[in-house]
Amino acid sequence: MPRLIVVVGPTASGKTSLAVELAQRLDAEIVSADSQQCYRGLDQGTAKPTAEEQAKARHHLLDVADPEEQLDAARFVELADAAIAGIARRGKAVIVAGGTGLWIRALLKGLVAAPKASPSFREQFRRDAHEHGVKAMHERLRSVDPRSAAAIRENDRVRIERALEVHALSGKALGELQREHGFRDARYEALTLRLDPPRELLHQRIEARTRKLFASGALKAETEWLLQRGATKALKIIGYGECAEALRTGDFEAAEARVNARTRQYAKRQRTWFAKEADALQWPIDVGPAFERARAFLDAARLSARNPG
RNA sequence: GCCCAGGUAGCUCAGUCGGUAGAGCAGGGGACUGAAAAUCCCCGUGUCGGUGGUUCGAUUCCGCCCCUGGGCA
Repeated sequence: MPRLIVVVGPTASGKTSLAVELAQRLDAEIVSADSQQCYRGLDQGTAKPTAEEQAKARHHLLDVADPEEQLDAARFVELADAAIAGIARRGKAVIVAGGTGLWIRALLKGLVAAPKASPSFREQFRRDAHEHGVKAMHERLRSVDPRSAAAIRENDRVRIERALEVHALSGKALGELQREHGFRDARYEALTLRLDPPRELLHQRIEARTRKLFASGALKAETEWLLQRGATKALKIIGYGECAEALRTGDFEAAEARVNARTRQYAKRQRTWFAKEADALQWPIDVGPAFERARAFLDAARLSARNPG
């Protein structure tokens, strides 16, 4: 079981630069755990590591799907497992870096054994929800999976849909599967390094990044490319939807303000998620101590491998 | 200068037939098991532009003043 160095934190907290720095010092390769950077063509809009950064350290799981495809948590785990195995075979260390909390949790602790998303089920669900209301769907869930119904808010259509989907496809209650699973898999041993810049600073960095996205025209170009391909799913990603709207209305100033706000809100959700995953690294980040901890963690694995029991 | 419409939460506004006010957005906190940059939950005191008057009581009615739009000169 390879040991992983995991770098987490909110967007714009400096995950990429820390990961690249550590990769160079540890002779490591980086596995991206980001639910948007995995798509081709979404580069600057998703703050994907630049060509320069990718030249400094080999990255995996970037550009592995087209924007109109759907890469989900389970598929991510499969791809990440394969990437990690390949890196280990090459005798390199593995750094996982990303901001998608669910994906990282799934990688480290596994997912419930349940069927994958079914487009036809979801289409039917959407019709039913539109006709009867989301609350009626929650009622329906209560009758087949009371445990999930108790855990899921009556307006949370995404989770209601998923729980009903699992029941429809497998006959099993997702709530029971989750209770049995409980994230107890421990698929990898991991040292989690968590970035958490002071809020003011993080907001400044977000603002600067957004400014650059609009000023450089990069966001506009990527958005136009998406619109040409009809990849509408990607328009819900922060930035692209707002830019598409601005292309219509001409109000790029409003779009930029909205993108800033949504990015801050997203960063807050990430902070909440990661806060319980690990203690934060002291800010400002000093790569030295982070490197020492990572080195020690990886060395401990070699020792225990040499002296089993 | 005159006429109209406004000045209420950080922003856009609703409202109080007189008993000191509430939505959306922003902001803050939280949840999260194949959509997760998604989805969802909780949190609303602010000289109701200023100043006089009427009133037991004015953000609400009346007068004057200031400011912002629009119109007429």
